[in-house]
Amino acid sequence: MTPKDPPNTPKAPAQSASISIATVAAKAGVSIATVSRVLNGLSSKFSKATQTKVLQAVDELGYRPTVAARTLRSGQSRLVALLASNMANPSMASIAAAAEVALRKSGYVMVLCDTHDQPEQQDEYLKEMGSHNARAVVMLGAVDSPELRQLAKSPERIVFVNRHAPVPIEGERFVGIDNRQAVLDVAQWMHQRRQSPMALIHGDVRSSATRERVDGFVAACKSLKQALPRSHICFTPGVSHLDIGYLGMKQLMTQKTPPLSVFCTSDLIAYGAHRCLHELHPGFLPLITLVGFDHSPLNDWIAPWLHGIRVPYESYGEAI
Amino acid sequence: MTPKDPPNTPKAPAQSASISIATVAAKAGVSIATVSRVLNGLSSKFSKATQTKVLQAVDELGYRPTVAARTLRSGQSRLVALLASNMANPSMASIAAAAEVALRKSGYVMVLCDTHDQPEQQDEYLKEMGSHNARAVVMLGAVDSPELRQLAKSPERIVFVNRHAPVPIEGERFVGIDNRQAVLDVAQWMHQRRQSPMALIHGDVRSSATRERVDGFVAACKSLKQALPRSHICFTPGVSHLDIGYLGMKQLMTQKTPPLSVFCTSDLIAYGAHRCLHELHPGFLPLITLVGFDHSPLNDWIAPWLHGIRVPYESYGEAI
DNA sequence: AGAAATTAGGTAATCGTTTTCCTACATTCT
DNA sequence: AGAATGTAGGAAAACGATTACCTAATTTCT
Repeated sequence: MTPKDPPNTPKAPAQSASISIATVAAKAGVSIATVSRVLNGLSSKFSKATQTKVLQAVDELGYRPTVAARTLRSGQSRLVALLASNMANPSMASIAAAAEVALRKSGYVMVLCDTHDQPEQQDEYLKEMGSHNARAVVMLGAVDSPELRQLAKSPERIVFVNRHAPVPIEGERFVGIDNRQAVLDVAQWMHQRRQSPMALIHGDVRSSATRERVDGFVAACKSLKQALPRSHICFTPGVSHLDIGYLGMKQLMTQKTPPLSVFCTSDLIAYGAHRCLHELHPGFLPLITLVGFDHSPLNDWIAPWLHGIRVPYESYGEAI
Repeated sequence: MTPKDPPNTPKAPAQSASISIATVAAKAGVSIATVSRVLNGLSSKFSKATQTKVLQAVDELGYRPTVAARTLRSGQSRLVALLASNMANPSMASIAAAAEVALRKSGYVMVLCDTHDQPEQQDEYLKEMGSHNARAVVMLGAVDSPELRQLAKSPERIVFVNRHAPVPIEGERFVGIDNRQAVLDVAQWMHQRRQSPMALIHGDVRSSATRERVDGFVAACKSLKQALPRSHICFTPGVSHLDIGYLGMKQLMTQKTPPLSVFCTSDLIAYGAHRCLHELHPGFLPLITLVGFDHSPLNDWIAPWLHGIRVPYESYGEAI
């Protein structure tokens, strides 16, 4: 028995032994080429009858193609990388979740990487994804880096979300909202409520999204003839958004005319500002209107005090 | 020139043309086997001199091995999948982030998948990861499913985090805290503050973590002779944790003796409970102590009212 | 000094697919 | 009827690494 098993009866289960396309071919009584063609839907290359035979063999054996082999041969994988600048930010998490669902629906597998907004990390990941033959890269908050410039030469494989590419790219794929329009709405809303003086706390302007929001807000105030003195525009470099909010608010409260409404360029900044008031000036809490930007679903639950722009992150997935 | 290029001078950059191990071998003047050995550190198989030559060629060419080929041949990839039950939960996100950093440090690549706590999704991902030859799978909140049982046969490739395996697995790898001890602490702390009556809002007990917390808390109350009537234990099936908290709190407030301290088996539940009080019974807000479980870093910023167990998720990464 | 063991590195098989040829056969056109 | 065109499917060459096997040359042992 052992020395010579007949090639026709495939000994049934075989179970844990690796079942390759050859196993399927043998079982269906066709060549491996045919199996491959059926599986890839190369139509008018096989008859209905063989198709049935093959498919039946496939699911009787529980066969699943080996991704590595496919990738090696075809040079294309179904991996899509999502490089996020900061996963601690719930709104990033919610974009990531939406993207994941959408990509999955299109048959892709998403790999999530946190670059912590650092060029080195970003490069590391970009290289890694290169050697994985990633189909595309979604940059959720890109920073400038050598590899990115390199990759920028094939713009159809990068999508920028929220933040534009840090280097000019022709044919850039971008998904995001119209920041200028949004902040104009914010400014008008705040202006109407007549809660002057107004203030602005913003993040690092190297991010295109932040820059658009800041510039847009300042411009809107000017056109509305709404005062927004330089001393009421805060930014603390080098710390997290939460800290930026906290420190910014703290600084604002030392002004002789503390603001009654504050626009923060992100929700996290608004969280920070809120904590500052909560801890240092609880009396002001009900008086000051905080406006954020992003509006993750969690806000309704934990930050009902926060007003803000709702960014339709859920819809990003599709677009990507 | 074109018809016949001399095999020794490799025409310099070659740039975008795919540089394989053969290119490196040619440039270094050795065989591809040697290159492979140097790259994999198969020591005492090559001399210091060749090593230098090879490494130099490698980084002059900017060569990076093709993952697919390596995986195909060796049957092992550096992919580790993290299947999370709900990425909308900030504490899951923070575990994921920690795991990612730790895995990356060990040279692995983490793929993040959201199962939404559904067996079908989980199976889908498990299969996918199987055909990717994933090195291991980290189950962050596993549910029972056919594929999981299948995979359970090689327990060294699964790690369960927070929630134990839904099926008994011998040699189970588990990372998590001692829920019973933690809830005992909670119960004692609440008991000492004498804020009776106490109440409990919990999630689905099919999760082992929840079950341990509920049972532990009830047992602790009993041993402390602290009243915890059945009517003060709430659970609403089939909705999100946020809703569970909201609805649970709403129900508790209809009791003739509303609770003064409430233990919620997760932070999200506590968020929900808080929103309920905020919207429906703002007067009670300062009177009722809410205790949560998880304590994501964001809590300090947006939910300072919340007491709770801090779970050292940052340290999970290492353990995994 | 000759045998044995170690070191350095080359050759070629292999992993599981996809895909390019190529060969029959069946159909349609002139 | 013979030529042209499809249609169905097989054989075998890639893809880019790893690794078992082998061969010289050197070193060590007796």
